[in-house]
Order: sequence, then structure tokens, then C-alpha cells
Amino acid sequence: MAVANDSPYDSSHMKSVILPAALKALLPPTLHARCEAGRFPRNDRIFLTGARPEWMFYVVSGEVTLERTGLQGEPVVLQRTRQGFVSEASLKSSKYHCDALAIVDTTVVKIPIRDLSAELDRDPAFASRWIGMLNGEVRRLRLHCERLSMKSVKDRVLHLIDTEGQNGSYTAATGLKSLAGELGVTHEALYRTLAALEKAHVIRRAEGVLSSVRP
Amino acid sequence: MAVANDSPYDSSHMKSVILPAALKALLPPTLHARCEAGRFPRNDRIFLTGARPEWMFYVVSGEVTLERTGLQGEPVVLQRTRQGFVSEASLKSSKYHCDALAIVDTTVVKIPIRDLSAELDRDPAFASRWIGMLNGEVRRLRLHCERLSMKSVKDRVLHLIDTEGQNGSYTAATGLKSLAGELGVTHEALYRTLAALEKAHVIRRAEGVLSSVRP
DNA sequence: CGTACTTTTGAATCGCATCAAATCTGGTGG
DNA sequence: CCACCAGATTTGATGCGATTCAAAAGTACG
Repeated sequence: MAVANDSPYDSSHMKSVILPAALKALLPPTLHARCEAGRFPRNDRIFLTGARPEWMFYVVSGEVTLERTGLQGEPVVLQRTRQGFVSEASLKSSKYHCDALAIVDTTVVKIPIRDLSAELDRDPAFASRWIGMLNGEVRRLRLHCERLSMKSVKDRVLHLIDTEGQNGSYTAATGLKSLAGELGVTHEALYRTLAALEKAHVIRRAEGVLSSVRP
Repeated sequence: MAVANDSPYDSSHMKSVILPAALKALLPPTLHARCEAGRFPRNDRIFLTGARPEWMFYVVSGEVTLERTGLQGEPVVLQRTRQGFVSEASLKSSKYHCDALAIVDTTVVKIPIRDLSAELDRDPAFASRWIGMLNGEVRRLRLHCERLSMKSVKDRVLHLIDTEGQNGSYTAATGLKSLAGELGVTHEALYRTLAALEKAHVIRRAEGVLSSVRP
């Protein structure tokens, strides 16, 4: 039969792909060949709430958001990923608990979950690396919660530069409007706060890079 | 020598302890005997930022907060645990990145990290269960972030009952003031919002239990 | 019974959301 | 090349909701 099939368990058109170094170091060689490349144009859904996870997605370039539908039907952003796994917590889930949306043109590496899971059970060293990755994710999420607990936009911005920035500089790769959503504030409030912080010589701004004046 | 020694690797006073069912099911039998009970009176620090992790703590009763020191020296609550692991993300860390504080009298089970880590490397099924536990933690944290992104106290309260409650009822075991901190709002705002929601027959309240009227 | 803490209500203030609108930007097609 | 459009960026005005400060009432505990 010549029907198109996107399942990872159809061996008829397996294609390996160049892996980012971080992913190559994490995954055992066995899995390297089973990874595939994926491309999603802006505004494409990568997966939907309720669907059965078959692939584990690793964002190589672009940006993906995880979204749930709020109580009033409005979309709420759970997470934003520019580099790294999406939905790593759905490894053992029978269905997704949120949507994944490519908010710009995005390329990913797809790993078949069945193989990934089997390999985690078989290879303790790999499982250990995977646990380390999840530990990092937990820490990052806790910092994000800490940031969202701050009452003023100013505090959130400074905390962001402090905790997510590289030696005093944070790069807002996908624009300030997107950053505002991540910080849980309106874009107007963020623009105003940045302007005020810049005028007060607390931060500097250039090409979407926010730098703390005194690191 | 008769010096007191709290290290898990001093075999002279090993004492096993009754484990909660959830913990017993997670840990391999090998580790059961190496667990110890711990008791921390209210306001005791369980560990400090910068210290080397030797024990993994599982809260059995009471309440523990993870705290970091904010930019202005004020303590910021990263997380609140009434039941489950504290600092599970520090499994492989050489030092803690926050303080743990018993905010009421608390009992914990302590597991020696060295043994825990060794067993994770040796027992793939255990590693798999551990990964499942971390996956749940990641999901819970994402929901917490989602909640903190909501602008009104009302939305946060309803979201809390929705996502953390048992069929429409959330139990604020350690008081509403503590809950306010978890929701990232002042206790005054929480009291007022709860009163308003109750008057509007959206929720009911009894003995620290918040119930959604229409589940 | 006094102390410490939580719960509750009141009043004033401030920061952010909201609505509105202007400018700027990059990209597309005539 | 210019007209045009969609989206990001920016500034302005207004109102609401939460913070803040204050104080009273309730509760647990020694």
C-alpha cells in the first residue's frame, strides 16, 4: 500500500538527521538513527490536547509554546521553548494535556517515544542523563514561578536578567511582545518599564538584548 | 569516638522507619532499610543554600517551603510541600540552590542520596518510576506557573480549586495566609476575594476547605 | 489571662490593565 | 521603487484591582 504514514513505527522511510550536540550527548547512539527532522511553519500545531504522544519533540530553532485553554476559553501559555524538549513530561502519558504551537517557523528533532522509553528502561546511564535533564527543567520552572510571584514588572525583568541571562545580558530572541507574555504582563507595561529602567540607567537595551548596568 | 554524626554513611546507628505507601511503592526494597525518620520543629531549617546534599527529604506531615533570598534580601518562596519530595531536583547537585524551612512541625523520611543515586543507576525500573515522579512534578509546576500568570485573585483561586482540588474541593491545610503566599497575593486580597466569591455563591467555605459550587 | 498569630474589614494609594492611537518595521506585490 | 499591509513598538488617558497601612476581632496555646 502506498498510503502516507507518519507513524514512527513504519520502518519503510526511516531517515536520520543531524542532531544538536546537546541532544547527541544525551541520547544513546542506538536512538540517533531513529530521530527525524521536522519542520513546522508559523502558527502550526505540533500536537493537540488529548492526542496520544508518539514523538518526543526537541526544538532546534524557532519557538514553540505549550498552551491550555483557560476557564473563559482564552489560551494560556504554559511554557515557551526556543531550544530543548517540548512536553518531556508526557513521556509516559497516554495523552497530551496541552497544545503545542509553533509561533514562528520552527525546526525540531522528533524521537519516537516508544523507542525512547524502551531505551530508558534498558540503559541506566541514559536514564541517569534523562533524570539530570528533568532536574534542570524542575529548577528552571521553580525560578519561573518565583519570577511570576513578584508583584512589579520591574522586579520580574531584573529577575529575568539575573536568572536567565548570560553574565548580565538577556536576549529577547522573539521580540518584547512575546517576552511580555512570558513575564505574565501586558506588552504595554513591559515597554514602559523597560523605557523607565533604561532612563534610570539600571539596564541598557540594544537589538533586543537587555543588559544589567551593574552585573 | 562518641561524637554525634548525622552523616548517612555512618552505619553505627542505622534505623529503619515506617514509609508512606507512595514512597514504599516508588523506592526499591534495597533502599527501604536505609531510610530514616526526621523531625523538624516549626521554623527549623532543613538545609541551607550552598550546603552539600546528603539526604533526599520526603515530607510525611507538616509543611516545608523552599526559599531563596530575593534581590532586596527578602525571602521568596519557591515552593511549598506538604506531602512528597523536597529538592528532588538536587539529586545530582553538588550544593543546594535554596533553603528548606519547616514552617510547622514537620516529619520527613530521609534517604541517603549516595545510595539513592547508586540504586537509580543500577535499577532501571526504579529509574523509570523516578522519571515518572519528576514528570508529575514538571506538570504540577507548569500548572503553578499558569496560575501565577493569571491577573486576578479570583481567577487564581478558581484555577487552584480546578487543578489542585479533589473533585471541586481544595483543602487549605496550613491556613489561608499561607495559601495567599502560594498564590502570589497578599493575604488581605485573598480574604476579600474569598468573601466575595462566597457571597456570590461561586464557592463555599468550611474549615479551610474551599469548594466550587458547580463542579 | 496574656501573648502570638490568623482572620477580617476599612481606607488610601499606586501600578498595571485596558482602550486608543500614532509611529515604525519588514515583507509583498503592483 | 513605491504603495500597502500586518505586526511590533511606543506613548497617552482612564479605571480597576491589588497593595499598603491600619486596626479590630477571633483563635490557639502556655
